[in-house]
Amino acid sequence: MNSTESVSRPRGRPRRFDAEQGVATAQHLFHARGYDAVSIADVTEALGINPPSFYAAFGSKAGLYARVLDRYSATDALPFADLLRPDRPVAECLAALLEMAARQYVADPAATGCLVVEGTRCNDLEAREAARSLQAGAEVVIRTYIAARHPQEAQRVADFVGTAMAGLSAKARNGFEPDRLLAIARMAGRALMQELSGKTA
Amino acid sequence: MNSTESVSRPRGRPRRFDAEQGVATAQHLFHARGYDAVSIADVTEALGINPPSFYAAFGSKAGLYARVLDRYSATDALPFADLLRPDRPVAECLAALLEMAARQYVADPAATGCLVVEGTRCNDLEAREAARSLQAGAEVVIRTYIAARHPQEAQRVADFVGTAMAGLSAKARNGFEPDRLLAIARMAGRALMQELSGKTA
DNA sequence: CGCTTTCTGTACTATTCACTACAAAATACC
DNA sequence: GGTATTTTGTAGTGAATAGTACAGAAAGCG
Repeated sequence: MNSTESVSRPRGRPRRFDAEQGVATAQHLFHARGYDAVSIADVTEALGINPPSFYAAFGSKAGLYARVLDRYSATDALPFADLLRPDRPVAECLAALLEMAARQYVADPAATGCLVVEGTRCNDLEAREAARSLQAGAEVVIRTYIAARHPQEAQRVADFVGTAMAGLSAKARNGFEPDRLLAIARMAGRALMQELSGKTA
Repeated sequence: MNSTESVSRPRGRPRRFDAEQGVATAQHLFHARGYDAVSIADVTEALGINPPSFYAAFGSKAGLYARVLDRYSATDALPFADLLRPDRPVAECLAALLEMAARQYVADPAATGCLVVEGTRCNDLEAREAARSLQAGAEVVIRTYIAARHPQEAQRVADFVGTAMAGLSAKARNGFEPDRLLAIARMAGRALMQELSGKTA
């Protein structure tokens, strides 16, 4: 693939800023303050552009948020595929997922919690639905992974994992320290071990 | 006590509405939509009054919210004192607390989740601090209750309970059905039993 | 060069936000 | 009745919101 080289520039006046970098900057803003608390003026100021340039590039606030969510799932989301391994006990992998979530949710003190989980609770319908759709996809992945070896418990255990992640994200945003959050995640992990013990290795 | 009879009416023009009932109506609004999504105009319209009457009675939006939180803890909050019994196993009582939380968080489909937990994440500093203060008080009650018989595990287990409640509130607001939420709470309750087993009855 | 296309900056729109100035109304006290 | 006191309705305040109209600038294409 061509990494930075564009084959043929478009016709008109060139854009003064890089849209991808704008999405990255916006991601930090949304993650730090939440969707509702970020205004278009905040974004245009951070990008050093004016409103018309913003709307030409992203269409709307929700449109920008959709691109932010895409970027988040591509670069910052939890690596489900790596964590949920078929060659390891299900509970062990889910526990590792929760631990990694706890670590990631406080990795950047200026942008705590999960961008997607927090996005599902914003006050804008379009942005909320976009975040919920992404969250629903992740929960399907988790439930399907569990169901392969624990079909009976899949729904309940997947719900527990999703609720634990939501709770960890909330507590991360409430200012919990990394150690404290990790201890909670480990306790939830032990609950998973107990719940799925003795059925399949 | 005098229930509805006031001994001596104040001097000036009588108020056209009942402030206590206004707080109750506002509580429903805040619980249903969240603090940020409720405007003064929403409240004045719901109470059938005009802005000056509102500000004369409640001072500000955050002032009204403080009174709503007071009313919530007095009438709708979980009955910690009844649930956390000294004559029953700690884990059993905490599990009952989580089950009751799950039930209450979806009891009214138009006002899901916990008013306090959700309030800790709003975008207004004053309202957020008020909700956090109330939440902190509840978590002290829980930790103190655990510490009486399980001092070593008190902090970690209390954090787990608080995180579970935050997660349950989040999932309630995400539209989970009562049965599903209850199953999650029961699983968290089993985790508590496991964590506190064998130390004290 | 001249034309088309795209973006940019200036300056706006209309709406909503929390909150208030002010004078009239409605009561208690004398 | 007269006066003091408090609440009321009308009609605003200034600030912030998301989003735009428009004309000019900057590029590619012929």
